Amino acid sequence: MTTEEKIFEAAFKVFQKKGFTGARMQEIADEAEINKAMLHYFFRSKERLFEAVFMNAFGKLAPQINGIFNSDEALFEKIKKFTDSYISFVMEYPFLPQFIIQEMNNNPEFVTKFLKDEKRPDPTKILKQIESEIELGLIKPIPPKQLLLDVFSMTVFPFAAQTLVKGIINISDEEFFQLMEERKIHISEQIINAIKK
Amino acid sequence: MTTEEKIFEAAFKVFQKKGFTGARMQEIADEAEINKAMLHYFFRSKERLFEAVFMNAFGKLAPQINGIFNSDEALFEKIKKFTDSYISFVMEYPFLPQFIIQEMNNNPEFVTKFLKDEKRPDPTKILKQIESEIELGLIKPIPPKQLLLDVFSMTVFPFAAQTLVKGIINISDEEFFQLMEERKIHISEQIINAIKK
DNA sequence: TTTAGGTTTAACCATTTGGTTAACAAAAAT
DNA sequence: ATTTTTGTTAACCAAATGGTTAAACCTAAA
Repeated sequence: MTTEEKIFEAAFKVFQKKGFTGARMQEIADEAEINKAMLHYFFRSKERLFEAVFMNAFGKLAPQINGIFNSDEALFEKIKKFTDSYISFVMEYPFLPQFIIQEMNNNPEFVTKFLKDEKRPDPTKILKQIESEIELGLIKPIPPKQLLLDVFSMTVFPFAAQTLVKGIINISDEEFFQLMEERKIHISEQIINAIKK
Repeated sequence: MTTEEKIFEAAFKVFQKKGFTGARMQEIADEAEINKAMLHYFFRSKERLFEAVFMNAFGKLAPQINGIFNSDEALFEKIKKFTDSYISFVMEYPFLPQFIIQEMNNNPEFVTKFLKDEKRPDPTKILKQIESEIELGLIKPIPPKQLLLDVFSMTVFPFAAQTLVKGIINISDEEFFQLMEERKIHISEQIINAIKK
Protein backbone atom coordinates (compact mmCIF):
# COMPACT_ATOMS: atom_id res chain seq x y z
CA MET A 1 0.00 0.00 0.00
CA THR A 2 1.39 3.38 -0.97
CA THR A 3 1.76 6.19 1.55
CA GLU A 4 -1.00 8.11 -0.14
CA GLU A 5 -3.36 5.17 0.25
CA LYS A 6 -2.38 4.76 3.89
CA ILE A 7 -3.20 8.42 4.49
CA PHE A 8 -6.49 8.18 2.69
CA GLU A 9 -7.61 5.15 4.64
CA ALA A 10 -6.60 6.69 7.93
CA ALA A 11 -8.33 9.93 7.07
CA PHE A 12 -11.45 8.05 6.08
CA LYS A 13 -11.48 6.35 9.43
CA VAL A 14 -10.78 9.42 11.54
CA PHE A 15 -13.07 11.82 9.69
CA GLN A 16 -15.87 9.31 9.82
CA LYS A 17 -15.50 8.94 13.56
CA LYS A 18 -14.83 12.54 14.56
CA GLY A 19 -16.24 14.63 11.76
CA PHE A 20 -14.34 17.41 10.02
CA THR A 21 -13.94 19.79 12.93
CA GLY A 22 -13.34 17.01 15.44
CA ALA A 23 -10.62 15.28 13.43
CA ARG A 24 -6.97 16.16 14.05
CA MET A 25 -4.30 16.00 11.37
CA GLN A 26 -1.92 14.48 13.89
CA GLU A 27 -4.40 11.74 14.68
CA ILE A 28 -4.71 10.89 11.02
CA ALA A 29 -0.93 10.79 10.71
CA ASP A 30 -0.67 8.50 13.73
CA GLU A 31 -3.39 6.24 12.39
CA ALA A 32 -1.54 6.01 9.08
CA GLU A 33 1.78 5.61 10.88
CA ILE A 34 3.47 8.32 8.86
CA ASN A 35 4.81 11.79 9.46
CA LYS A 36 2.26 14.56 9.62
CA ALA A 37 4.03 16.56 6.93
CA MET A 38 3.11 13.83 4.46
CA LEU A 39 -0.54 14.71 4.79
CA HIS A 40 0.20 18.14 3.40
CA TYR A 41 2.66 16.79 0.88
CA PHE A 42 -0.04 14.65 -0.70
CA PHE A 43 -3.22 16.56 0.06
CA ARG A 44 -2.17 20.20 0.68
CA SER A 45 -4.67 20.96 3.45
CA LYS A 46 -7.18 19.50 5.87
CA GLU A 47 -10.02 20.78 3.69
CA ARG A 48 -8.69 19.06 0.58
CA LEU A 49 -8.06 15.82 2.37
CA PHE A 50 -11.54 15.92 3.79
CA GLU A 51 -13.06 16.68 0.45
CA ALA A 52 -11.32 13.71 -1.10
CA VAL A 53 -12.64 11.45 1.64
CA PHE A 54 -16.13 12.88 1.57
CA MET A 55 -16.53 12.67 -2.17
CA ASN A 56 -15.25 9.13 -2.12
CA ALA A 57 -17.74 8.18 0.58
CA PHE A 58 -20.54 9.77 -1.31
CA GLY A 59 -19.40 8.18 -4.53
CA LYS A 60 -19.71 4.77 -2.93
CA LEU A 61 -23.41 5.23 -2.22
CA ALA A 62 -24.84 7.36 -4.98
CA PRO A 63 -24.26 5.18 -8.07
CA GLN A 64 -25.82 2.24 -6.35
CA ILE A 65 -28.95 4.22 -5.57
CA ASN A 66 -29.14 5.58 -9.08
CA GLY A 67 -28.57 2.18 -10.62
CA ILE A 68 -31.67 0.85 -8.97
CA PHE A 69 -33.91 3.89 -9.14
CA ASN A 70 -33.23 4.56 -12.78
CA SER A 71 -33.65 1.03 -14.03
CA ASP A 72 -36.72 -0.11 -15.96
CA GLU A 73 -38.21 -2.43 -13.42
CA ALA A 74 -41.56 -2.16 -11.68
CA LEU A 75 -41.83 0.01 -8.59
CA PHE A 76 -42.29 -2.83 -6.12
CA GLU A 77 -39.25 -4.55 -7.54
CA LYS A 78 -37.17 -1.40 -7.18
CA ILE A 79 -38.20 -0.89 -3.59
CA LYS A 80 -37.31 -4.48 -2.74
CA LYS A 81 -33.94 -4.24 -4.41
CA PHE A 82 -33.14 -0.89 -2.91
CA THR A 83 -33.80 -1.75 0.71
CA ASP A 84 -32.00 -5.04 0.40
CA SER A 85 -28.92 -3.79 -1.38
CA TYR A 86 -28.64 -0.52 0.51
CA ILE A 87 -28.75 -2.22 3.87
CA SER A 88 -26.34 -4.92 2.77
CA PHE A 89 -23.90 -2.31 1.60
CA VAL A 90 -24.21 -0.03 4.58
CA MET A 91 -23.74 -2.87 7.02
CA GLU A 92 -20.17 -2.95 5.74
CA TYR A 93 -19.76 0.78 6.38
CA PRO A 94 -22.18 1.40 9.24
CA PHE A 95 -21.00 4.95 9.88
CA LEU A 96 -21.16 6.18 6.32
CA PRO A 97 -24.73 7.50 6.39
CA GLN A 98 -24.31 9.48 9.57
CA PHE A 99 -21.01 10.83 8.33
CA ILE A 100 -22.49 12.09 5.09
CA ILE A 101 -25.57 13.53 6.73
CA GLN A 102 -23.59 15.22 9.47
CA GLU A 103 -21.04 16.87 7.23
CA MET A 104 -23.75 17.88 4.82
CA ASN A 105 -25.56 19.63 7.66
CA ASN A 106 -22.45 21.31 9.00
CA ASN A 107 -21.33 22.31 5.55
CA PRO A 108 -24.35 23.18 3.44
CA GLU A 109 -22.07 24.58 0.74
CA PHE A 110 -21.13 20.97 0.04
CA VAL A 111 -24.62 20.40 -1.25
CA THR A 112 -24.08 22.86 -4.07
CA LYS A 113 -20.78 21.21 -4.86
CA PHE A 114 -21.96 17.64 -4.99
CA LEU A 115 -25.18 18.48 -6.80
CA LYS A 116 -22.99 19.25 -9.77
CA ASP A 117 -21.48 15.79 -9.57
CA GLU A 118 -22.71 13.47 -12.29
CA LYS A 119 -22.89 10.69 -9.74
CA ARG A 120 -25.47 12.50 -7.62
CA PRO A 121 -28.69 10.67 -6.84
CA ASP A 122 -31.39 11.87 -9.18
CA PRO A 123 -34.95 10.98 -8.22
CA THR A 124 -36.66 12.43 -11.30
CA LYS A 125 -37.27 9.14 -13.04
CA ILE A 126 -38.62 7.22 -10.08
CA LEU A 127 -40.88 10.11 -9.10
CA LYS A 128 -42.44 10.00 -12.56
CA GLN A 129 -42.75 6.27 -12.36
CA ILE A 130 -44.68 6.55 -9.09
CA GLU A 131 -47.06 9.04 -10.67
CA SER A 132 -47.65 6.82 -13.64
CA GLU A 133 -48.23 3.70 -11.55
CA ILE A 134 -50.81 5.68 -9.61
CA GLU A 135 -52.55 6.75 -12.82
CA LEU A 136 -52.49 3.18 -14.03
CA GLY A 137 -54.24 2.24 -10.82
CA LEU A 138 -51.45 -0.09 -9.73
CA ILE A 139 -50.96 1.59 -6.37
CA LYS A 140 -52.92 3.85 -4.08
CA PRO A 141 -52.75 7.57 -4.77
CA ILE A 142 -50.01 9.05 -2.68
CA PRO A 143 -47.70 12.06 -3.05
CA PRO A 144 -44.65 10.64 -4.86
CA LYS A 145 -42.16 12.62 -2.83
CA GLN A 146 -43.65 11.30 0.39
CA LEU A 147 -43.29 7.73 -0.81
CA LEU A 148 -39.69 8.32 -1.76
CA LEU A 149 -39.02 9.89 1.62
CA ASP A 150 -40.67 6.92 3.30
CA VAL A 151 -38.33 4.46 1.64
CA PHE A 152 -35.25 6.51 2.41
CA SER A 153 -36.28 7.26 5.96
CA MET A 154 -36.96 3.68 6.89
CA THR A 155 -33.75 2.47 5.30
CA VAL A 156 -31.27 5.14 6.27
CA PHE A 157 -32.48 6.43 9.61
CA PRO A 158 -31.57 3.44 11.78
CA PHE A 159 -27.97 3.74 10.61
CA ALA A 160 -27.83 7.51 10.78
CA ALA A 161 -29.15 7.54 14.34
CA GLN A 162 -27.44 4.31 15.29
CA THR A 163 -26.13 5.30 18.69
CA LEU A 164 -29.43 6.78 19.78
CA VAL A 165 -31.43 3.84 18.49
CA LYS A 166 -29.22 1.28 20.21
CA GLY A 167 -29.48 3.26 23.42
CA ILE A 168 -33.22 3.77 23.42
CA ILE A 169 -34.36 0.29 22.48
CA ASN A 170 -31.46 -1.04 24.50
CA ILE A 171 -29.78 -3.49 22.17
CA SER A 172 -26.19 -4.59 21.56
CA ASP A 173 -24.26 -4.19 18.33
CA GLU A 174 -25.05 -7.77 17.33
CA GLU A 175 -28.74 -7.35 18.01
CA PHE A 176 -28.67 -4.17 16.00
CA PHE A 177 -27.17 -6.02 13.06
CA GLN A 178 -29.77 -8.75 13.34
CA LEU A 179 -32.50 -6.13 13.37
CA MET A 180 -31.06 -4.55 10.24
CA GLU A 181 -30.81 -7.92 8.56
CA GLU A 182 -34.48 -8.54 9.31
CA ARG A 183 -35.23 -5.04 8.10
CA LYS A 184 -34.06 -5.76 4.56
CA ILE A 185 -37.35 -7.45 3.79
CA HIS A 186 -39.43 -5.80 6.49
CA ILE A 187 -39.24 -2.34 4.93
CA SER A 188 -40.35 -3.31 1.45
CA GLU A 189 -43.12 -5.44 2.91
CA GLN A 190 -44.40 -2.54 4.98
CA ILE A 191 -44.28 -0.06 2.16
CA ILE A 192 -45.80 -2.37 -0.37
CA ASN A 193 -48.56 -3.32 2.06
CA ALA A 194 -49.28 0.35 2.56
CA ILE A 195 -49.56 1.29 -1.10
CA LYS A 196 -50.82 -1.81 -2.90
CA LYS A 197 -54.46 -1.82 -3.90
CA MET B 1 -33.10 38.65 30.16
CA THR B 2 -30.24 37.79 32.51
CA THR B 3 -26.71 37.34 31.26
CA GLU B 4 -26.88 33.67 32.04
CA GLU B 5 -29.96 33.32 29.87
CA LYS B 6 -28.34 35.29 27.07
CA ILE B 7 -25.38 32.94 27.19
CA PHE B 8 -27.56 29.87 27.22
CA GLU B 9 -29.58 30.99 24.24
CA ALA B 10 -26.51 31.95 22.28
CA ALA B 11 -24.86 28.64 23.13
CA PHE B 12 -27.96 26.77 22.08
CA LYS B 13 -27.88 28.49 18.74
CA VAL B 14 -24.17 28.08 18.08
CA PHE B 15 -23.84 24.49 19.29
CA GLN B 16 -26.85 23.49 17.27
CA LYS B 17 -25.37 24.98 14.14
CA LYS B 18 -21.74 23.97 14.55
CA GLY B 19 -21.76 21.01 16.90
CA PHE B 20 -19.57 20.71 19.96
CA THR B 21 -16.17 20.61 18.27
CA GLY B 22 -17.12 23.18 15.66
CA ALA B 23 -18.46 25.74 18.11
CA ARG B 24 -16.13 28.47 19.42
CA MET B 25 -16.48 30.03 22.84
CA GLN B 26 -15.76 33.43 21.31
CA GLU B 27 -18.54 32.97 18.80
CA ILE B 28 -20.99 32.17 21.58
CA ALA B 29 -19.84 35.25 23.49
CA ASP B 30 -20.29 37.42 20.38
CA GLU B 31 -23.72 35.96 19.71
CA ALA B 32 -24.71 36.72 23.32
CA GLU B 33 -23.04 40.12 23.14
CA ILE B 34 -21.11 39.60 26.33
CA ASN B 35 -17.50 39.12 27.35
CA LYS B 36 -16.08 35.65 26.84
CA ALA B 37 -15.02 35.40 30.47
CA MET B 38 -18.69 35.38 31.43
CA LEU B 39 -19.13 32.01 29.78
CA HIS B 40 -16.66 30.52 32.22
CA TYR B 41 -18.00 32.56 35.09
CA PHE B 42 -21.44 31.01 34.70
CA PHE B 43 -20.68 27.63 33.17
CA ARG B 44 -17.07 26.82 34.09
CA SER B 45 -16.09 25.13 30.82
CA LYS B 46 -17.12 24.45 27.25
CA GLU B 47 -18.06 20.89 28.20
CA ARG B 48 -20.38 22.03 30.99
CA LEU B 49 -22.02 24.66 28.86
CA PHE B 50 -22.54 22.13 26.13
CA GLU B 51 -23.96 19.61 28.52
CA ALA B 52 -26.47 22.13 29.82
CA VAL B 53 -27.56 22.90 26.27
CA PHE B 54 -27.68 19.29 25.19
CA MET B 55 -29.66 18.08 28.15
CA ASN B 56 -32.09 20.93 27.74
CA ALA B 57 -32.56 20.07 24.07
CA PHE B 58 -33.10 16.46 24.88
CA GLY B 59 -35.43 17.34 27.71
CA LYS B 60 -37.63 19.21 25.28
CA LEU B 61 -38.26 16.14 23.17
CA ALA B 62 -38.23 13.15 25.48
CA PRO B 63 -41.19 13.91 27.78
CA GLN B 64 -43.40 14.55 24.82
CA ILE B 65 -42.55 11.20 23.31
CA ASN B 66 -43.06 9.41 26.60
CA GLY B 67 -46.33 11.17 27.26
CA ILE B 68 -47.81 9.75 24.10
CA PHE B 69 -46.17 6.33 24.07
CA ASN B 70 -47.00 5.57 27.69
CA SER B 71 -50.62 6.68 27.62
CA ASP B 72 -53.51 4.21 27.63
CA GLU B 73 -54.83 4.84 24.16
CA ALA B 74 -55.05 2.42 21.26
CA LEU B 75 -51.99 1.94 19.07
CA PHE B 76 -53.41 3.66 16.00
CA GLU B 77 -54.33 6.64 18.12
CA LYS B 78 -50.84 6.85 19.56
CA ILE B 79 -49.22 6.72 16.16
CA LYS B 80 -51.45 9.48 14.86
CA LYS B 81 -50.79 11.68 17.85
CA PHE B 82 -47.08 11.05 17.81
CA THR B 83 -46.43 11.91 14.17
CA ASP B 84 -48.62 14.97 14.37
CA SER B 85 -47.27 16.40 17.60
CA TYR B 86 -43.64 15.48 16.98
CA ILE B 87 -43.61 17.12 13.57
CA SER B 88 -45.43 20.19 14.88
CA PHE B 89 -42.93 20.57 17.66
CA VAL B 90 -39.85 19.97 15.57
CA MET B 91 -40.94 22.43 12.94
CA GLU B 92 -40.29 25.06 15.59
CA TYR B 93 -36.81 23.69 16.22
CA PRO B 94 -35.91 22.15 12.87
CA PHE B 95 -32.29 21.53 13.80
CA LEU B 96 -32.89 19.81 17.10
CA PRO B 97 -33.07 16.22 15.79
CA GLN B 98 -29.90 16.43 13.78
CA PHE B 99 -28.14 18.12 16.68
CA ILE B 100 -29.07 15.40 19.13
CA ILE B 101 -28.27 12.58 16.76
CA GLN B 102 -24.97 14.08 15.74
CA GLU B 103 -23.68 14.75 19.23
CA MET B 104 -24.89 11.37 20.36
CA ASN B 105 -22.86 9.76 17.61
CA ASN B 106 -19.77 11.83 18.28
CA ASN B 107 -20.06 11.33 22.01
CA PRO B 108 -21.37 7.84 22.70
CA GLU B 109 -20.59 8.27 26.41
CA PHE B 110 -23.53 10.68 26.47
CA VAL B 111 -25.81 7.76 25.87
CA THR B 112 -24.85 6.21 29.18
CA LYS B 113 -25.38 9.53 30.87
CA PHE B 114 -28.79 10.33 29.48
CA LEU B 115 -30.05 6.77 29.84
CA LYS B 116 -29.93 7.38 33.58
CA ASP B 117 -32.16 10.43 33.14
CA GLU B 118 -35.70 9.83 34.32
CA LYS B 119 -36.93 11.76 31.31
CA ARG B 120 -35.40 9.33 28.84
CA PRO B 121 -37.73 7.82 26.24
CA ASP B 122 -38.74 4.36 27.37
CA PRO B 123 -40.35 2.15 24.73
CA THR B 124 -41.13 -0.81 27.00
CA LYS B 125 -44.83 -0.13 27.32
CA ILE B 126 -45.58 0.53 23.68
CA LEU B 127 -43.58 -2.51 22.62
CA LYS B 128 -45.77 -4.68 24.87
CA GLN B 129 -48.85 -3.00 23.55
CA ILE B 130 -47.88 -3.85 19.98
CA GLU B 131 -47.38 -7.48 20.95
CA SER B 132 -50.73 -7.63 22.63
CA GLU B 133 -52.59 -5.99 19.76
CA ILE B 134 -51.04 -8.60 17.49
CA GLU B 135 -52.18 -11.41 19.74
CA LEU B 136 -55.65 -9.88 19.86
CA GLY B 137 -55.63 -9.99 16.08
CA LEU B 138 -56.04 -6.24 15.75
CA ILE B 139 -53.02 -5.77 13.54
CA LYS B 140 -50.83 -7.90 11.32
CA PRO B 141 -48.03 -9.84 12.99
CA ILE B 142 -44.89 -7.77 12.80
CA PRO B 143 -41.75 -7.47 14.94
CA PRO B 144 -42.64 -4.73 17.46
CA LYS B 145 -39.20 -3.13 17.36
CA GLN B 146 -39.41 -2.84 13.59
CA LEU B 147 -42.73 -1.07 13.82
CA LEU B 148 -41.37 1.34 16.38
CA LEU B 149 -38.36 2.00 14.20
CA ASP B 150 -40.65 2.59 11.24
CA VAL B 151 -42.56 5.31 13.05
CA PHE B 152 -39.43 7.01 14.29
CA SER B 153 -37.61 6.74 11.00
CA MET B 154 -40.38 8.24 8.94
CA THR B 155 -40.92 11.05 11.40
CA VAL B 156 -37.41 12.02 12.40
CA PHE B 157 -35.30 11.26 9.34
CA PRO B 158 -36.48 14.09 7.10
CA PHE B 159 -35.45 16.59 9.77
CA ALA B 160 -32.24 14.84 10.70
CA ALA B 161 -31.11 14.70 7.08
CA GLN B 162 -32.72 17.97 6.15
CA THR B 163 -29.92 19.47 4.09
CA LEU B 164 -29.41 16.30 2.09
CA VAL B 165 -33.13 15.80 1.52
CA LYS B 166 -33.67 19.36 0.34
CA GLY B 167 -30.71 19.01 -1.99
CA ILE B 168 -31.64 15.68 -3.51
CA ILE B 169 -35.32 16.24 -4.16
CA ASN B 170 -34.48 19.83 -4.94
CA ILE B 171 -36.93 21.83 -2.86
CA SER B 172 -36.81 25.17 -1.04
CA ASP B 173 -37.22 25.69 2.68
CA GLU B 174 -40.87 26.58 2.24
CA GLU B 175 -41.57 23.52 0.13
CA PHE B 176 -39.82 21.44 2.74
CA PHE B 177 -42.09 22.79 5.42
CA GLN B 178 -45.15 22.12 3.30
CA LEU B 179 -43.96 18.59 2.75
CA MET B 180 -43.53 18.11 6.49
CA GLU B 181 -46.96 19.57 7.14
CA GLU B 182 -48.44 17.07 4.71
CA ARG B 183 -46.36 14.36 6.36
CA LYS B 184 -48.11 14.74 9.70
CA ILE B 185 -51.02 12.68 8.46
CA HIS B 186 -49.23 10.86 5.66
CA ILE B 187 -47.00 8.87 8.00
CA SER B 188 -49.73 7.52 10.23
CA GLU B 189 -51.84 6.70 7.18
CA GLN B 190 -49.02 4.74 5.63
CA ILE B 191 -48.17 2.85 8.76
CA ILE B 192 -51.74 2.07 9.63
CA ASN B 193 -52.44 0.93 6.08
CA ALA B 194 -49.47 -1.36 6.32
CA ILE B 195 -50.41 -3.05 9.57
CA LYS B 196 -54.21 -3.01 9.72
CA LYS B 197 -55.98 -6.27 9.01
C1' DT C 1 -22.09 56.25 53.35
C1' DT C 2 -19.73 52.42 53.61
C1' DT C 3 -19.06 47.84 52.50
C1' DA C 4 -19.65 43.23 50.95
C1' DG C 5 -21.46 40.56 47.21
C1' DG C 6 -21.90 39.33 42.83
C1' DT C 7 -20.93 40.85 37.98
C1' DT C 8 -18.10 42.49 34.07
C1' DT C 9 -14.03 43.61 31.50
C1' DA C 10 -9.42 43.66 29.23
C1' DA C 11 -5.31 41.64 29.20
C1' DC C 12 -2.96 37.55 29.54
C1' DC C 13 -1.52 32.48 29.31
C1' DA C 14 -0.53 27.70 27.94
C1' DT C 15 -1.69 24.46 24.73
C1' DT C 16 -3.30 22.84 20.57
C1' DT C 17 -3.63 23.03 15.79
C1' DG C 18 -2.95 23.34 10.81
C1' DG C 19 0.70 24.25 8.21
C1' DT C 20 5.79 25.19 6.65
C1' DT C 21 10.71 24.58 6.01
C1' DA C 22 15.09 22.87 5.26
C1' DA C 23 17.83 19.07 5.35
C1' DC C 24 18.17 14.36 3.96
C1' DA C 25 17.24 9.80 1.54
C1' DA C 26 15.82 7.09 -2.23
C1' DA C 27 14.68 6.41 -6.72
C1' DA C 28 14.46 7.80 -11.65
C1' DA C 29 16.13 9.95 -15.41
C1' DT C 30 20.06 11.69 -17.89
C1' DA D 1 28.03 7.99 -12.59
C1' DT D 2 25.69 12.11 -11.85
C1' DT D 3 21.94 14.92 -11.71
C1' DT D 4 17.07 15.56 -10.85
C1' DT D 5 12.93 14.41 -9.03
C1' DT D 6 10.18 12.39 -5.53
C1' DG D 7 9.46 10.91 -0.85
C1' DT D 8 10.35 11.49 4.20
C1' DT D 9 11.59 13.48 8.56
C1' DA D 10 12.23 16.56 12.65
C1' DA D 11 12.04 20.95 14.07
C1' DC D 12 9.69 24.97 13.84
C1' DC D 13 5.91 28.72 13.37
C1' DA D 14 1.92 31.68 13.69
C1' DA D 15 -2.70 31.68 14.68
C1' DA D 16 -6.48 30.04 17.14
C1' DT D 17 -8.48 28.35 21.19
C1' DG D 18 -10.18 27.27 25.89
C1' DG D 19 -9.33 29.11 30.01
C1' DT D 20 -7.52 32.43 33.90
C1' DT D 21 -6.71 36.61 36.54
C1' DA D 22 -6.87 40.80 38.77
C1' DA D 23 -8.77 44.88 38.81
C1' DA D 24 -12.94 47.72 37.99
C1' DC D 25 -17.80 48.18 38.46
C1' DC D 26 -22.16 47.95 40.06
C1' DT D 27 -25.87 47.52 43.57
C1' DA D 28 -28.27 46.32 47.55
C1' DA D 29 -27.90 45.70 52.40
C1' DA D 30 -25.82 47.37 56.79
